[in-house]
This record gives sequence, C-alpha cells and structure tokens, in this order.
Amino acid sequence: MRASKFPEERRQQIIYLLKQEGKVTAQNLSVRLNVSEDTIRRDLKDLELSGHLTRVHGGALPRSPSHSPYSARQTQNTNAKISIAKEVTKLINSDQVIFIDSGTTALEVARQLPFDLNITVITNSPPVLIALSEHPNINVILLGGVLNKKSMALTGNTTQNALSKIRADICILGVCSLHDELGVTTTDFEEAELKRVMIENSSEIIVPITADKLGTAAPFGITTIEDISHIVTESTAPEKILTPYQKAGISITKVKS
Amino acid sequence: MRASKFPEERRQQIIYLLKQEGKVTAQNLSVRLNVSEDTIRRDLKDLELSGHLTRVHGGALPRSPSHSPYSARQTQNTNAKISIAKEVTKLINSDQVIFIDSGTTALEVARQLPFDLNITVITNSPPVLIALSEHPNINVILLGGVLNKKSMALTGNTTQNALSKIRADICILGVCSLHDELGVTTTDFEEAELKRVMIENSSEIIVPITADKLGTAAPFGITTIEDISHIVTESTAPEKILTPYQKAGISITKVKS
DNA sequence: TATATTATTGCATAAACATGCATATAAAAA
DNA sequence: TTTTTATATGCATGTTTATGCAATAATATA
Repeated sequence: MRASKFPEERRQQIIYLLKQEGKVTAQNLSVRLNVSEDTIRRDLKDLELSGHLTRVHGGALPRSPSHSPYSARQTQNTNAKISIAKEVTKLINSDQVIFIDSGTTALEVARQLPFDLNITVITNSPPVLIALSEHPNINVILLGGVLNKKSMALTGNTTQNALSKIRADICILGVCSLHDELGVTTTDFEEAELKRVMIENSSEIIVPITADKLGTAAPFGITTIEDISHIVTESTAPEKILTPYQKAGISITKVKS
Repeated sequence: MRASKFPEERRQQIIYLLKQEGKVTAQNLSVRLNVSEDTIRRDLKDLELSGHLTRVHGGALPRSPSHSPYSARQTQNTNAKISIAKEVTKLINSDQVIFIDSGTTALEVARQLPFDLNITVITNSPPVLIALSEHPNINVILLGGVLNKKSMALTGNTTQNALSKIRADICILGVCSLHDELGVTTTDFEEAELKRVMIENSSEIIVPITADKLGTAAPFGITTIEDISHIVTESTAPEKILTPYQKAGISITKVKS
C-alpha cells in the first residue's frame, strides 16, 4: 500500500478497501496504511459522520442497504404521494410512451395507472416494473444496468446508452429536491446524469413532488426549472414558494392530501 | 461459513438465516457462527429489541409473517425446489460471475445464495433482482428489455444484445423440460434464443430441475444435453431416467426433498 | 410432577475505544 | 523569510465492549 501523504487520501483508501473487501478492521488498516490505530479510528469516526460507512466495534462495515433510504422512504408520506400520483395519471393518455423514473413518488404513479390505459412504460426502476407486471394493458420496457441498492434504480453506462436511443412523450421525474433557482437536484451523481438524458429525450416533463421537498436542494444539479412542464404537489404547499414556477410558465396542480 | 469478526455482521447473518429458514435455534446458530449460545442469546435479545425478530424459547422466529417487500413468496415453492436450490448454491464460489435465468427454480437459487457469498449476478429476471436487492455482498446487473409478463422475464433484441457482450463462469439455467434425446426445451421461442446465448457465454451450465420435468419436452429446443455440466434434482428421480445424462459425463446431484 | 433443556445473571478477561496531552507537520500570516 | 496558527498524529490513561464461564432461574416435555 502506497504511503499516502494526506489524511483525505487515506480516507479515500479506506472507503475503497471497504468497498472491495466488505469490511475493514482498525487493526488491519493500521498496518496497511502505516498509521496508528488511533488515527484509523479517528478516520472511521469522520467517515461515519459523513455517511460513508457504519462503525462497529473493531472496525467498520458498509452502510447497510437494509437501512438504506429506500426502504425507509417507502412508507413516508404515503397518502400525499397517492393523491399526487392519482392526479399525475390524469395527464397521461393512451398510446403514449412514458418514462418513469426511480423514486417512491414515481413508483406510486406507476401503481395508480388506470387499468384501461394503453401505454408503453420505459423505466430504470425494477420496483416500477414489478408494480406494472400485473397491469393488462401496459407494455413495460426495462433499461438494463447495475443495480444501485440504495435507490433501487439501475444505473451506469449501459442504462444511459439504452436510454439515449429512446424518445418518450412524457417523463415522470422522481426528484429529491426542487428549488426555483437551483432547479432539479439529486443526491446521486450517476442518477443525475441519467435523469438529464431522460429529460432531453422527452417532450413533456412532469414532476410529482411532496410539499416538503419544495424549496430544497441536493448536491447534484440535473436541470433548471425551465424544462419542467407540470408540477403536481400538495395543496399545503405555500403559494409563495410556487410563484416562481408559475412565472416560468409551468402548469401547477395542487391536490389535497 | 466465513469467519465474521464483528458482532454486527453476525447479527445481520442471523437475520438473513432467519429469513431463509423461517426459524433459528440458539444451539444451531452457536455452532454455525462459532460463538457460545450466550452470545447468540444476547444477539437475539438485541435483535428483538430492534424489531428484527421475535424471541421464542429455544431460538427466534420472524417478526412479521412475511416481511418481503414484493411478490417474494408469491410462488408457493415446494420444499423440493428449496432443497435443490440450496444444493446448487454449493457449486458457486466467491468472486465468480453468474448468469441466473428466469424461472421459479432459478429464482429460488437466488434466494438461497448464502449471506457471505461475494459474487456478481447477471439476470434478465426482475424477481431475481428483487430477491437479491437486500443481499449485502452480491453485485446485481440486470439485462434490459421488454417484459414478458407470463414468465416475468425480459426478452427481445436488447436483452440478447446486452447478454452477448458478457461472459460468465456459471449459468443457472431455468428449464421447462429436460429430455435425454431432445435436450433442453422450453415453451417460449424468444426465451429459447436467449437461453442459447446464455449457454454459449458460460463456462459451466447448472440445471436445477424437479423430478417431474425430467424426461419431458417442450416445443422450442435450446441445446443438447452435452452442454450441461451439472444437474441437481430430487432423489425421487428414477435412476433409469438419469442414466443417459451420466453417460454423457454430466455430474448429477440428488437431494432428498 | 420430575427431568432436561433453555434463559438469565453476575463475573472475569481481553480487546477495542475515547480522551487528554505532547509533538510534529503543514498552512497562513507577519 | 520568520512567526503564528491550525491540523495531524502517536502515546498513555482510564473506560467501554464483547465474550465465555459458572451458578441459578425459568420453561418445556415426558
């Protein structure tokens, strides 16, 4: 193991090793990185704080996918999400081709699609596929790729490539955050890329979003709000926050939850 | 069973084993995880406190009857399939790349993959992906394509194309029928194509199959039995039916169900 | 009820941990 | 450059954690 001059470099190495080997021990890292166990422990503490791993007595483990945002998010705000999703389905007509993005709100849209709707859905989200697998009139196409267990989305080069060859009428975008100045942002770099391609290849962009995500921002930018066609949100969303979107010519629907 | 140093790791393993086997006993866990029963009991107490299981005298049971997110146990899997699947997993080693085909038996193999196995799984079956989404050590790659709702498999040009670019160590083939003269056959034309490519691109072909499918045939041929490396089936399978395969040099494992 | 199995509790020990402190090093200010 | 400041690191310390063992209590089963 090369001697790393900077602590940051060493921490990166720890993350790398953890990913490679599934677990790390303070003792082992101390030897391999040529620093005392104390330093390693301090590193691990920092890395835990910044969300890169979970500490355990003796070392550290990857952040468990079972405690991942996904399964936790699944049950949050369900009623609001269902109401929003139902409203979104009204914007979809038969014979259209629809992108459905990953994310719990977009998943709910898939679940609420009426039985008599005759459309083709293209998605990178296995949960969306499962939800639609019993729908009699919807043709489902899944983009291939590597599974991101945290978000339950397929990502990577393959996914993006497959996506770039398809054009859709409507894109149901799953977003982490929406901000009038910073636009659409998300927490995962790779997914940001993917969402950008989705947007580029769709005629209409619909953003279903719960009120609590309005006015917030995440690290990775996807696009400005100009690309958005519709926003569907809760009636509890303050008028003031929505004004910039209305001015940008976005059609906004509010549902009571 | 890999030596797992961290208590947290051990507890995750307990959860995993409980999910797989429906129940665990302190005694059994003590042996399998190489710690005293005292430690196991302490683990179980913690896990009960954190809501992962319910304790009973002698061991523990799952908390909610079926805490599987989706259609996990939709197929009533016979004991035979589970036994076969468990046997198949013994043929897989860490760091290998595995194709897992669609079909209920192959799906069961995915479900039975042990906690500590570190492999990459490539599949065209969304149910397999869902089954593996909570597995901490398996990297899952899904082939894209159009969903065939009957078989819950992705098929089509896209799938085949993606598949043709990948080589695997082992292919777990889901088969409808196996006949000593007609070879491997299936009921769906497109899937036959796909399976053929899978076989071509794998070093080893493992066929898990229940006894009732032996000696039967379906419309679309996939390959002759020469390509098969292993067959895992039930001990109830008559010796006579298996003779041709043995003569073809195929290694056969029988499990009691 | 009697007996065997399983649980709990307290205790001992070794490993891992947090903390304060001293020192060394790097970055910033003079 | 020199001085100052902040950061990073290792060591000594007392503390916490993980674990197995033994004694006792609770529970299942004959």
